[in-house]
Amino acid sequence: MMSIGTLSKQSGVHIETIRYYERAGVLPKARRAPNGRRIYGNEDAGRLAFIRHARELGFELVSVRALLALQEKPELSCKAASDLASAQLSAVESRLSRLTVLRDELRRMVRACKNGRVVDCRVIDALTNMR
Amino acid sequence: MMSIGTLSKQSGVHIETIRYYERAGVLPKARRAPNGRRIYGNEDAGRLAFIRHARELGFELVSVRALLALQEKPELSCKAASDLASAQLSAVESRLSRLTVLRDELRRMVRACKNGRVVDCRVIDALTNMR
DNA sequence: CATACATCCTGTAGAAACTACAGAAACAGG
DNA sequence: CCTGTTTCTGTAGTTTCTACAGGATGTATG
Repeated sequence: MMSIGTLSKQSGVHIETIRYYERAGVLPKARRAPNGRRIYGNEDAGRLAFIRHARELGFELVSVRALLALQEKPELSCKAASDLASAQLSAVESRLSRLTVLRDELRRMVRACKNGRVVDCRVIDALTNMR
Repeated sequence: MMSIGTLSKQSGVHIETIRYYERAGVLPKARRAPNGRRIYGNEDAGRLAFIRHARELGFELVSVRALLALQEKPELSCKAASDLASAQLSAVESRLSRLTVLRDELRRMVRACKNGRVVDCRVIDALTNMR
């Protein structure tokens, strides 16, 4: 059990953002102490961390909601859950392959420089013709 | 040489977004035809595609500018370029490892379902305690 | 226990990155 | 030439935060 300030410090997410996520419906309405202040538990902290990860990985809140639905709807049929997961999976795999290409190009540049060579950057070319 | 409409169709990026990128300084000021309309070449198309990839991979326009600077500043010293690349590289690697974890969890769910088993989703747990 | 300072509340306003539309000018086909 | 499409600039809306403002409540200290 913790205050919004503690959760904010622990997670590195601004207090305002936490309240915004509640308004936006990706965090559940927080329990309130008798004095009206929000109270959070560890599940909330986990959920919040997940939202931040997903956002940093380029998913918008709509997709975050879809991913969270997988977790929170045990009444979903196996097929429905799998369809949802599959859709997110292809988005993830596409990002993975493009990130890998980008990583390789950046690595190549850093390595070449270590060896004292000046090398021109091809990040654009590297990602051309990718989905 | 093509119009903004053609570039938009070819790239799948809205005309308004292309103009916005010019205003924001991630696309250079477009050459103009005598009648005032914008004209684009293939380098512009490549650069635009790169911006879209980077944005979808979770980089903000500030970082996109940093990545593009690598490409477009051959006067940068080897060390400066390598520092820039290194900074972006760690961001990329962090995203890569988290995406991999997320992919594995989604795969696990889809596979379990194929085998007829209902399985609960652990996307949140999977990403807990990751940078 | 009073005063001080931090923390929380709601609500509104601003920033970043788009997206949509309005009104005018230019172009292109029949 | 008339009609419909494209482009122009400019402004306003949307999403996802972020930053106050003004007020209530909590906590620590002399």
